[in-house]
Amino acid sequence: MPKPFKNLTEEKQSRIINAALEEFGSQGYDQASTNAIVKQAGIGKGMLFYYFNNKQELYHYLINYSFHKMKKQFIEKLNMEERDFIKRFKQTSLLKMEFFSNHPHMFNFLGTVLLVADDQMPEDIRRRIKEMRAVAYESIYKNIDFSLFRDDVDADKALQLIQWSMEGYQQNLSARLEGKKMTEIDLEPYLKEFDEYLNVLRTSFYK
Amino acid sequence: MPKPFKNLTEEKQSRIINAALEEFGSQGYDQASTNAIVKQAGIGKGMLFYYFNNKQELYHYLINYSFHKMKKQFIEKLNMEERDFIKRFKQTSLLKMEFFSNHPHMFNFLGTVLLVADDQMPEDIRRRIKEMRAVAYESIYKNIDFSLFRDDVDADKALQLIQWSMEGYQQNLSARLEGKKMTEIDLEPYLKEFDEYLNVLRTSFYK
DNA sequence: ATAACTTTAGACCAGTGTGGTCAACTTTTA
DNA sequence: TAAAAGTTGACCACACTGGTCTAAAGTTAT
Repeated sequence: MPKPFKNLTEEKQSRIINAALEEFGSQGYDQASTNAIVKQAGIGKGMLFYYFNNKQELYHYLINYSFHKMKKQFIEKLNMEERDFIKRFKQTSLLKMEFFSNHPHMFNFLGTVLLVADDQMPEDIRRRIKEMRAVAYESIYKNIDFSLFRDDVDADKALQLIQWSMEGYQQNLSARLEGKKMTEIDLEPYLKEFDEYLNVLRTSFYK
Repeated sequence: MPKPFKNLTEEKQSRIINAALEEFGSQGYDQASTNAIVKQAGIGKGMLFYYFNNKQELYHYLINYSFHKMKKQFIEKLNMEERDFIKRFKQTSLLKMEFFSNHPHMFNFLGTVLLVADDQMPEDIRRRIKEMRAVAYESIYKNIDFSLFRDDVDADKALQLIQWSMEGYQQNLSARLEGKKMTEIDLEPYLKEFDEYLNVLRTSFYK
């Protein structure tokens, strides 16, 4: 919709988008301050409402923009042929990490958007959110080979436990890495650690 | 500190305390509104600042009060003799559930307080928070019998995975029960489900 | 050179909500 | 009955909100 915005240099667009993603992501829609956004983006107050008519329009633009990026740089790269749940999970995790590394603010923003279900949103946005949730769900559960799990436990429960435990690990890792810049981290030891945990899970839950 | 407050009927004290716990717990210190608290508590604005001189004093009172309750109704009931990690975890979970059932707002409030580390707080409060964290840590890890774990996986990792997965389960359960009143829930099927998950973990991670 | 147009900044607006105060009133105590 | 304690909510100065608008600067076309 915003015509003048598209004519900006990429650098300026991205400054504004990133400032807005960060503010909405950390404060939520209501608490997010347009003043904070323009300050962070280094533009005058008037410009934001020149490019986007109001706060809500900016928010919806960010959702559509982020979904577009997520589709192209995350979802389309998923290989749903992998039927081993743990391998699939690892693959998804690495893609998520890559995405976070490239777009940390967007990653966080997307997390908050997919979490809340806001009845105030226009129908098309709500539909896209639901669609994204469905894709995320399928990326985890669809086409999994349950015969890999050991026979003396319920495979559905085992799968859930694996998922929960690795989400816990990822939260734990995020906390440990908090504040550090993604670019100046040597990922290798963390990837090794991640694999070790996955191997424990494989040893324990698989045949 | 607040002399007049202690002379109130228990019912009125608890109305105020619960209103404040709920507001601080859901909004955080800064966003919490004293107007919302007095409205929810059904008292005049003046009274809150008569009992407690300011917002911060009220907040600190709530921390001390909640820690006291937590110590008496949770920590002192822990049986640290149980050396089986899964049994110990189950015991802790049931105590937590009981505590939540009796003081839902306080439970939530305590969660937020123990999570954030605020440098603004006075030394004595900071010390008590650290102390609480240490106790919580020990209640999970101290005196655990690692020989119960299977030999072909790293016991520390297995323990972490169990903890993370069960935290995930508890979050999942919370989400499923959200909105429902604790009193009108038949807990029995959930306890059964909880046990089933614990048994899967036992089968998978123990010898 | 100039007129027409687009882009920019930020002072400004009305509105909302904040933590906290205080004079007036009621209730309890002595 | 008088002093003391308890209680209320209108009120205060302040901070900040999303959004507007004027006036200036930059760009383009003639």
